[in-house]
Amino acid sequence: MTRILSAVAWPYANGPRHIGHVAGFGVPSDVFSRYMRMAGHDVLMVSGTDEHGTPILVQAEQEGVSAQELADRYNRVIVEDLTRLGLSYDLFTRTTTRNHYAVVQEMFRTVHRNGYMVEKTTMGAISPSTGRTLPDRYIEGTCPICGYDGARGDQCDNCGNQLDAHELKNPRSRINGETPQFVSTEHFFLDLPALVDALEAWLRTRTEWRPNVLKFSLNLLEDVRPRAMTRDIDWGIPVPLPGWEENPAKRLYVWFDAVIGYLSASVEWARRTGDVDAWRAWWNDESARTYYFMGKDNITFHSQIWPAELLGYDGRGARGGEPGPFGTLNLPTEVVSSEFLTMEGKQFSSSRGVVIYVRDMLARYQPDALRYFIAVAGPETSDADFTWAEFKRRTNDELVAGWGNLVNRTANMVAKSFGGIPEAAELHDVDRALLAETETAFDTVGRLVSTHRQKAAISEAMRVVGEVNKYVSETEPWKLKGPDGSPERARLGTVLHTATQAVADLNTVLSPFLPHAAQAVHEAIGGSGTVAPLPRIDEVTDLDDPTRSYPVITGDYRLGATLPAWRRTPVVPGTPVAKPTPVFTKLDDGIVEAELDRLRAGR
RNA sequence: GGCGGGGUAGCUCAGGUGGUUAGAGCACACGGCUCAUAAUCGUGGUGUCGCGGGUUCGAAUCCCGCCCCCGCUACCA
Repeated sequence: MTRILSAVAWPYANGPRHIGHVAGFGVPSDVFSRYMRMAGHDVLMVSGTDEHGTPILVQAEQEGVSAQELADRYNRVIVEDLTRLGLSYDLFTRTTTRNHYAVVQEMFRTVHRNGYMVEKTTMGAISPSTGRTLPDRYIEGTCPICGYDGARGDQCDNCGNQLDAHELKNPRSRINGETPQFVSTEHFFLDLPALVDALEAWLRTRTEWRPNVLKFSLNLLEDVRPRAMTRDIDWGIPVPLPGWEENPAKRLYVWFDAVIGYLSASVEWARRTGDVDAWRAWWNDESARTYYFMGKDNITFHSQIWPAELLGYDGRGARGGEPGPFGTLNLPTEVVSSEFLTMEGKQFSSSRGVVIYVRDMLARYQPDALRYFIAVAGPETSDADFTWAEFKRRTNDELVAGWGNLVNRTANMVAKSFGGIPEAAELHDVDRALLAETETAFDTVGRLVSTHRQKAAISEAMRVVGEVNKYVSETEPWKLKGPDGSPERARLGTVLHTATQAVADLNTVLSPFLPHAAQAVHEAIGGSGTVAPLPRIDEVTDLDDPTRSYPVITGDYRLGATLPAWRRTPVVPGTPVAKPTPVFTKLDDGIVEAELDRLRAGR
């Protein structure tokens, strides 16, 4: 038994999330966590909504609501969507809790005390009307090199040169068109150069990462500079230092606090269980393993910024230092990054209407159909394309005709011939070979999931589904029509018993991928109890502010209680089996055109 | 420009550390079966493995150069 922290990227609460987001962090982390629990490990899976930063503030202003109101709205939308997808978080919280504020401020204080947070004065753009930092990306103007008028503050898209925002001619804000003001401003910078040796030493030990992630991360070390961890903004966590804390215009940078969410959510989880130090088993004990799941756009924050914050907190950089009250914190065991999902060949873009939101997808299709597509054809190690034609084909040919139909034909014959699971008489070679194959699937699929090769894992499971279909065709149970006591009748019982056991095995193997279907399949072959627990939404009160409440995702995923072990569970002869109803819904030919029309109409 | 990923059968893609006739699914054709959501099973592929060199007994797999596609390029998240 190993303690496993599944640290799942925090979705940004400025709108509903689309299927590309959940393909990157959602399904992979859930499959991994579900498998690890079944394999007997002690999993803590945490995440939440990321609610600070400029985009939320800007959007809130445009909508005429407060930043907190906007965040409240999308926090709830995201919580509902992720729950309906079946993502089995132990705690999915948010970054605007008092608990998170306290943990973030403690991290800052100790990193600062250890000398890794240095104060510097820089020139920055601010919006004259609001006094807020105007990030480079929000500034556009005329390129001083090529004269292109649509150049952004950090780079000209026309000539490709990198720019400084104050070099632009006729600079203007993309938010409201006003001319930005360039002023000197003081900020705290995370002293990455003082941590780079420790970062590199750590990264050099991370040999099991996906090669592209590791290479990218090592590459980042070649040009490290101090990075500002504060902003001129009034939406965010106050800087916990005298002279700063009271200043409403200075806040911690959203990414400084967002990654700390993994720790603060673990602490919140522990506090809610009643054992306030329970989180330490995953964070202070070096034998624990910590896995971070995200899309590739987040790699830099998880393989550099977050480890640097941890090293600074632990006092393990060039300036030394001592850990604070949280103790010495574990660095990531592995940063598991997905690539990007595209939509009909194009990058997802809410503003251009190239998008399908999780919410809309789940309104029309089964959650496991989406989970299946993401698992089998998602952006695991290279970009992958979602097309409606392929979604329909995968669903109909593989889920419905392959797995669903195997379950259905098996349960049907069992129900019709015996009304329940029959005893097996003497096994033939074909029977033994099949049972050996489905039992082996636990090892092969489990090994692939634990090494983050989920596409290969589910493909292998589906290959074995094909083997079972082949077995049923070859043994032709529908032709075995002898009366009770006859050899044919005994053989029929053996074949159907074997097929049912194979279905039960595969259902267990597939359950991390298809938790909703797993429960239905389990019941179709007469099972009772829970085999694939689903998350629930609890309305909770903020632990440190009784006036405030919010929804969290949590659940009961205890091995042996709601979850079967990752191995064969023998089917029990005599268990009643009724005529089944299909588990998966076959998709109509028309859905492809209908969805493409919706896409063209900008939904 | 820099960095990263990719270019393999009509389509979508597998092919850790080089090695028997380069694979899977889909589509297509023919045949079998009829328990099953017209589901399933079997049979059928002479592919310049982007292009040109090189290393090697041997390369889709390693090295060099080139072409094309995509993403990232950090004080946006």
